[in-house]
Amino acid sequence: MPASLPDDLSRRERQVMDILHRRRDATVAEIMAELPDPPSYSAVRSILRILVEKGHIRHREDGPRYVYFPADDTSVIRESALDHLVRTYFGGSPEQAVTALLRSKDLGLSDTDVTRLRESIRRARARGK
Amino acid sequence: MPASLPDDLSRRERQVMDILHRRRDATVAEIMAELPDPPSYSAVRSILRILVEKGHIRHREDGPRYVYFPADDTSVIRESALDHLVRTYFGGSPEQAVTALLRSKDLGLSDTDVTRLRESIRRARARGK
DNA sequence: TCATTCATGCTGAAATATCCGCATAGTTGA
DNA sequence: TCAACTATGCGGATATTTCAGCATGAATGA
Repeated sequence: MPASLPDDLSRRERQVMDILHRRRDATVAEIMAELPDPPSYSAVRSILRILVEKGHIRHREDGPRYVYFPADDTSVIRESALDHLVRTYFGGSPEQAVTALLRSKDLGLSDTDVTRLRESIRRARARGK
Repeated sequence: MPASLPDDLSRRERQVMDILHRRRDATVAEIMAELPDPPSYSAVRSILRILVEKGHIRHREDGPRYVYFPADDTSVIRESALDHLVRTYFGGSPEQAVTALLRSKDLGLSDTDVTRLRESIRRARARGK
C-alpha cells in the first residue's frame, strides 16, 4: 500500500506527486512548468524515473511522448491524505477539520451558517452513536 | 511566511514537524521514539538544529532539557495545510473535502445524514452568494 | 564530594537526492 | 530525402540530507 507511505517521498518527488494529483496527469514539459524553481528537463525526467521505479506513478504513450499519472486509486489516496491531515493538525477530530473547512473563504458562509451546520453535525452524530 | 513553504522541508524534517504538530511539543527523546525507523539521538538533534535555523521550530528549557515546538501560529498552519489539501486532492473545492470528511469512519454518519448535511451546506452557500 | 548520567554543541563522514549531459530514436515539414 | 526538433534511456557529477561520534557541561544521587 504505497499510499500509506508518504515517508517514501523526497522533496522533489512530493512536489511532482502533488502536481500529478492536481492535474490527474501531465507530460514532462507540463510538470517542469509547474515545478517551483524548475530544474532542467533531464532532472524532471530523473525524478519521474524514480517515481516509476517506486511504483508511485505510471505512464501511457500519447503519440510520441509519455503522459504520467498517479498509480494508486485517487479515492484511496484522498482518504489517506485526509486521515493524515486530521491526525496531524486537528487532534484526530474530523469535526474540527470540517469546521475549519466551513470557515473557508471560498465557501463564503456566515458565522451563523457555520454554527448551525456544526450543530446539525453534532446532532446527526449523537443520533448515530 | 514559512507556513506556506512546505518545499523547504526535507523528508526527515517533515516527519519531525508532523510529530510536533500532533503533540504540540516534544523532547528529543519523545521525537526519536515517534520517528519511523528511528535514527540515533544525535541524528534527531541534527534535524532539530536545522529546523531551528530555518525558523520552523523553537525551544524552551524545561529543567535540564529542551522542549521543542512549532514556531508558527497553529491556526495559520492549519489553514495553510487545509488549503494545500483542498487544492491538491479536491480540485480546489472545499465542499468536496467536507463531504469526504463527513464520510469519515470516526464520525459514523449515515448516508442519509451526509446527504442532508451536504444539502444544508449547498443552501446556506446559495443564500450567502 | 565526586562519579555517573544525561543533556547539548559541534564536526565530519556516509547515504541519498538532485541535477545535467550525451547518445539515440522517432516525428515533422520543407 | 533529410535536417531540425523533441522525445527517451542511461550514466555519473554535484549538492543536500542524514547520521553518528566526540567533547563538554549541568543535574543527580550514593
